[in-house]
Amino acid sequence: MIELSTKRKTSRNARYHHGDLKRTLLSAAETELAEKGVEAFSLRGVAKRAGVSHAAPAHHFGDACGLLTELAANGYERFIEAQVCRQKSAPGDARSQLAASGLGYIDFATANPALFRLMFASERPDKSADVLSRAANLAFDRLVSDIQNIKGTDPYTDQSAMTDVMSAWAIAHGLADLMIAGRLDRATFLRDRTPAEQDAVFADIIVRAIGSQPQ
Amino acid sequence: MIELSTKRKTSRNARYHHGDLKRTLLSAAETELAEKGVEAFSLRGVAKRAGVSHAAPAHHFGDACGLLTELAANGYERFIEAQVCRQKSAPGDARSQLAASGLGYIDFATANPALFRLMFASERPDKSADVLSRAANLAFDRLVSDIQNIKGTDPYTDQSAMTDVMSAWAIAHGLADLMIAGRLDRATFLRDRTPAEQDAVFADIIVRAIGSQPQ
DNA sequence: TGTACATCAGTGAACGCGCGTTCACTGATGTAC
DNA sequence: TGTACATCAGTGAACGCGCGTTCACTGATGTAC
Repeated sequence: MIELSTKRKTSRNARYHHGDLKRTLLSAAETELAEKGVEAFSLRGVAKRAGVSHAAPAHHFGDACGLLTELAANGYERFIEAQVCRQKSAPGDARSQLAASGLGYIDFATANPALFRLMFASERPDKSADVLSRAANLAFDRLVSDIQNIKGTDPYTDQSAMTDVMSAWAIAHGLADLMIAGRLDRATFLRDRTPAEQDAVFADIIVRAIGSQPQ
Repeated sequence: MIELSTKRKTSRNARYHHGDLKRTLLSAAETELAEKGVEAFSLRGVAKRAGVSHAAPAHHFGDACGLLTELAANGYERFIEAQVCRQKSAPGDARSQLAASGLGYIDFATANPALFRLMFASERPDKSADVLSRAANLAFDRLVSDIQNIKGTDPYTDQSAMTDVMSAWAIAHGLADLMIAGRLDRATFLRDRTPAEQDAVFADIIVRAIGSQPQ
């Protein structure tokens, strides 16, 4: 009875027709993913977590691939947000901005390891889906633009600048992936440092990955 | 009948007692892994592929975790071999040797993407198992030694050198992981280049990730 | 304002599937004597 | 050389489980009149 009245108070939609089930399912799916990992992710688990019949997700997403695709696309938005967030509180020069972007990349991965792996290493989402490929391209374009601001040339026409794009991407990605694999902190004394010191090490590594030619 | 006599000819052990089933299972498991991916890997699939009862693998590995752990450990051996192979045909100076090691890292990943992911990104193998952690540490020690040859100091006592270790590892790992995710070739014109040109780009990126101080 | 009806979100029972695990077994091998 | 026996690798039937999918259904909503 208490539960019922609470439901009524907190949400007029908590009835037979949920009203906001799609968003609820996405949120439940993210928790499911974080707790079980991509390998053990299941639609039934998501439905259970959302407190809904196991057949309900099909109405909104068709199958697990559809759900995971939207989840990954949504992940890219927050992936970019994490980078923007770091950039806002960093110095305005082009190199500091690139380093900040890389730190945001690592922030996102360590905060959402399973989601990060879903976005970059899983076969389950449909990478050719518009929502997903568009979101992923947006993130890539930001990197290209960061490099252009450092080099002063367009990576799409300057091969040397595109090499810098690859280098910056690979270094941020490598640090992020090794971090969530638990490899860096154990072997490299990284865990003996404060978060600020860690950031400084990462920023140093990121910046040096870019050729040292002045703008 | 033909099959039977063939069996007799090709292997005296192809009888009730297989004789070499453990090795056969490992080989079948690798194929299974490569074709199905870590997510869909199953013991029954391996047994079927090896032409053996589905309960047989338990005799040798206990469960899927045991099999995958040995598979990963075996993977590290070949991972190191791929790096040694590149180093043998590279110039002897310390920087070229490091670059060669990185190229071997990428070679292995692109040749065995699922196995690489099993080794670096899966929760299924038992990372605390002796065979596995020892094999992984061996690979790490090789990298540490490569850096020591460049810097002239021991990374375990010189923080700046350990930063180089992290940097070199991250760049090779990032390139490798992005390659097998199919990200680099599409976006960065890498596929327009010959394999030798790709190697040159990668080697350039790897070497520049190391601080430029002379030995 | 009220009634009828189409639409659609969500239900829950049922299905078949592949999985890991168990267990009594069978057949080959090696060793003792 | 031959026999008896312990050991162990591999079998195959059986089990319970969670999964995705299907489908007839129910209950709420919105709209036409």
